[in-house]
Amino acid sequence: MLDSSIFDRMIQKLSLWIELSDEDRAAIGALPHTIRMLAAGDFIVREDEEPTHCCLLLEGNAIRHRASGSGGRQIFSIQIQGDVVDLHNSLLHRADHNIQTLAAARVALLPVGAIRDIVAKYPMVGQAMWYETLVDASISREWALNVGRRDARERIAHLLCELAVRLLVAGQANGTDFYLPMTQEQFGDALALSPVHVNRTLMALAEDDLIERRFRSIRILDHARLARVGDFDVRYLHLDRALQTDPILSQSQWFTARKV
Amino acid sequence: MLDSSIFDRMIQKLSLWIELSDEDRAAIGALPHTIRMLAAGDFIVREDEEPTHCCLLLEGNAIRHRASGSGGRQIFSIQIQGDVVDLHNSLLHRADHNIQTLAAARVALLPVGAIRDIVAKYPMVGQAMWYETLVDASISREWALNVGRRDARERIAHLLCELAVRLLVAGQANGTDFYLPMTQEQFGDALALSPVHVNRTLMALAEDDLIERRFRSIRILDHARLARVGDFDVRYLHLDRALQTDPILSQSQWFTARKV
DNA sequence: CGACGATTTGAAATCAGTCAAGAGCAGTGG
DNA sequence: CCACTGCTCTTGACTGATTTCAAATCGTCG
Repeated sequence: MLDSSIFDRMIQKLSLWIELSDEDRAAIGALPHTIRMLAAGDFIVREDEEPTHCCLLLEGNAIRHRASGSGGRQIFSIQIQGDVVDLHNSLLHRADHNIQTLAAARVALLPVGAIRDIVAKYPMVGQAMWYETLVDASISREWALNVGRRDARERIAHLLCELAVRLLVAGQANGTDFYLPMTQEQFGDALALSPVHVNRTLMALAEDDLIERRFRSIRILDHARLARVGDFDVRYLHLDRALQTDPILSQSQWFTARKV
Repeated sequence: MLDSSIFDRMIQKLSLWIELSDEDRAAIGALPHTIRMLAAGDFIVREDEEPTHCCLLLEGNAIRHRASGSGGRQIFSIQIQGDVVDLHNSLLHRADHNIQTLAAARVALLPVGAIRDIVAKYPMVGQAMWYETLVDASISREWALNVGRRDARERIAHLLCELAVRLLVAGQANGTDFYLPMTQEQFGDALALSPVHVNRTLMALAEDDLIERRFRSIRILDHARLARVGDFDVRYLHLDRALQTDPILSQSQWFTARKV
């Protein structure tokens, strides 16, 4: 029964983008896979490798990142439960970035060939996966904008909003409180800020009663104001369909205001 | 005869990623389309619109960009001849960024429905298009790294390398000399630098004999050194297949050194 | 020729980075 | 049960790359 639910989150995630038929769902549920436990910091895929498997994140978090020649590191996205973590790399034959767990994680490894097969036989599944990679690209663009054109305060506020919303959508948080197993240094690598400055800015946000911090847990105190500070506009997450189909979601603080 | 060649560049571009059969090519060639001339600065797609057409850039250049709330603008990519410019937006139903011409351009507009049809009927065409969007996402990630983790000098050098290589691959330049109808302000928006600093840095690169400038034409004087300065590693462009099939390309200065 | 936008140059202001040291909090092993 | 060790987080002082503001020059086009 554990086995039957392994793909539930993946189906749920793909269903955000497109309506999947029972056959589509069954096909996903029947994907060959290997479950594996990973320790914190394990690499799921390394840059320049030819991936043989595509990885579904069942539990835990992962980051996608790449290092610059001068030693800097840029994190491109933070993956959460239910994310199909390296569709990109699998389909491109050669990984152009690293994927690494943040903490202990449980993953399902899907052979790349099986992905190609299901895409060929079940066009809607293929479309959903394509959509998934497109949304991922949209997030990358937003991060480029974040890092390029927002100051430290805006950047951090923006990232916190994104995480809160994505965790909410994934059914793992209530949109207000969440915990992230990331050091401030890793935060800095995602935002292109020094760890020291991340620290100061987080404290400033708390000082301004926008958030509350306890260890690595964050509580958002004022959703609307944090979104304003972070110049956060959910549209880039392309959740339109999710909002139509999920009544709970559409009632969250993030979407009721509708001042977008 | 003009008509028959309209899709040549698109076919050439998609063939970079995957082998297309004659049928696939014929199907692309038979896509319904409207040719349109655009003036400099015209919007091809506006953020938040629902695109009805997908745009193939026949002549001229375009930029994809989005503004932040505080007035800054981030350019996500510079599109060149032959690029299918808004697959993303067309498939996502709602545009999450703007696409705008840099100079006068000639484009072919393809109805979104026709794209969906060809993808459904010709899986290899669909794969090639998917691949195209994946490479595009890879470029977005590289730009995030560029903007986040490289200093002004590195950033500019990196962008110049990317443009030289992409124009070479598109058969529009020799990999050394090229012309770009961009102001330094637009350069700055792509690199998240102020126009003033773009200017100073370009002059410094010329001063160091890495490039030569005349108006908006650039000549690269030392490919290897510029790549080193810009921390430029072509792999993110995923040109492996192109290098195997195109002997001219593989002999260019960018690929012979092979110090990657 | 005149005018407007783009580029160039200079000087001052600033956000964020670096360096360095101390404090807090595990987990380890004696 | 309590040092000890090793991270992360926090804080302060200094530094520096880049921005901003402002003015001059250049180039192109009507």
